[in-house]
Amino acid sequence: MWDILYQNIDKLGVVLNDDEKAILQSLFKYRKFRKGQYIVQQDDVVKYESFIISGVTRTYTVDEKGQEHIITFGTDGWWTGDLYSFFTQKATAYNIDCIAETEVLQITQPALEELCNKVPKMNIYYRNLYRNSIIAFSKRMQSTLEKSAPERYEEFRQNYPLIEQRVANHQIASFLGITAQSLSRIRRQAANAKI
Amino acid sequence: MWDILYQNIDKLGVVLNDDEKAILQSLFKYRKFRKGQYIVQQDDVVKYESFIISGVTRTYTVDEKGQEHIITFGTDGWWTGDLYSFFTQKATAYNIDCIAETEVLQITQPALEELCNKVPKMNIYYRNLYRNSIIAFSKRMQSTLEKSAPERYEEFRQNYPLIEQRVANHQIASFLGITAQSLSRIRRQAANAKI
DNA sequence: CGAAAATTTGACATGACTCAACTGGAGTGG
DNA sequence: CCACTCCAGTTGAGTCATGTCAAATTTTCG
Repeated sequence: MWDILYQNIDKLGVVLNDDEKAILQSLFKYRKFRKGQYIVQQDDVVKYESFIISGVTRTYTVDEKGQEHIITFGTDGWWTGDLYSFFTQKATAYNIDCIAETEVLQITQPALEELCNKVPKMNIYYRNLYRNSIIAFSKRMQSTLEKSAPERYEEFRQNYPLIEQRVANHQIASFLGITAQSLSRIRRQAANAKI
Repeated sequence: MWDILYQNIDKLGVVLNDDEKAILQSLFKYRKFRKGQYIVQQDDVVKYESFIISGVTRTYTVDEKGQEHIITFGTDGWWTGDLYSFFTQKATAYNIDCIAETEVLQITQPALEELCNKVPKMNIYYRNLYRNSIIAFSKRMQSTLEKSAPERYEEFRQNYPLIEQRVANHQIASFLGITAQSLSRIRRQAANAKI
């Protein structure tokens, strides 16, 4: 259970000894969600950041017309939550729910601060983690600005094959910022082009 | 010259004493760019992250058709650069140039690591800085997904009045992901609506 | 002043949306 | 086991927002 988190920390250049691992483990809480359950609901104050051990999540907003817009997915080895609400303790605009059964390790804001105080190199982990997230957002912004919907769909399939397999097409459409109907037509085009 | 950087560090919850300030100042390099000069050019390896003391920058890509797409602007008290290229030492896909005369404080990757080693609380500064950047990208992603072009334009004006005043309309259009012609029509509509 | 760039405008094309209907599969209860 | 419902996915027709191309106008700046 903890291995996947340690691997993630390790991959970002931070190595923990046993004492440090013990501190870390005392500050996270394991939780399992069934398919459809919410990790975060709109208008709540977000209490935890969640490291996903296994499963699939979606982070989305609901606009005035009731349309859902998926800001990001999450899966094994990723973090999910809302940093804004988590750090400011203000209400969140996001919903996060589970597309499949999902196991997470959760940490509260005070626990995170305690962790970073007691194990200062965790600051480096978070610095690197956030840096990678910025890089990913920046690339995504670039492709929304310069690519057509069919290109963005193809790119999504390349970049997130695991997620593509596990979520419904209308959710992919929502992530790409198009309607389910449009995605269906794009898929037909792509299929025809290959024959 | 250093005050604006210290204010920024302070605002993110990190207070430096004089010794620490001395270390920091020894690791940054001041540089001034004239309007039109490049801070970063496509295909280079990015050597510095730049803290903007004053001025305006744009970070953009150029697609196969020669169209420019502005990923982000920068101005007084913001950072600019490309974290991907800076940390991986691979070629960047971005161009960053100056829309007005711009003064920056630059730091190399080794200097940044040295700074974080010698002044560990700078890790907290960067963690918080990056966190805020993620929050901003996330909000921007949300509005590209759920808002119309006129709404996004209005939001841009609300959120970045200083930038709106200092950059050309076709650059704002590029940032919003629409053409200069479309923005012109949107502005006319908005002006008519107010009369 | 004069050239270059930015902005605006018009006419037309097109990609994506909306609304509505239909298909097909998964799950449910009689 | 079948009929039924529910939901995702697909398809069609019409509409709308935005893009494209081209030209006119205004602004900027050497």
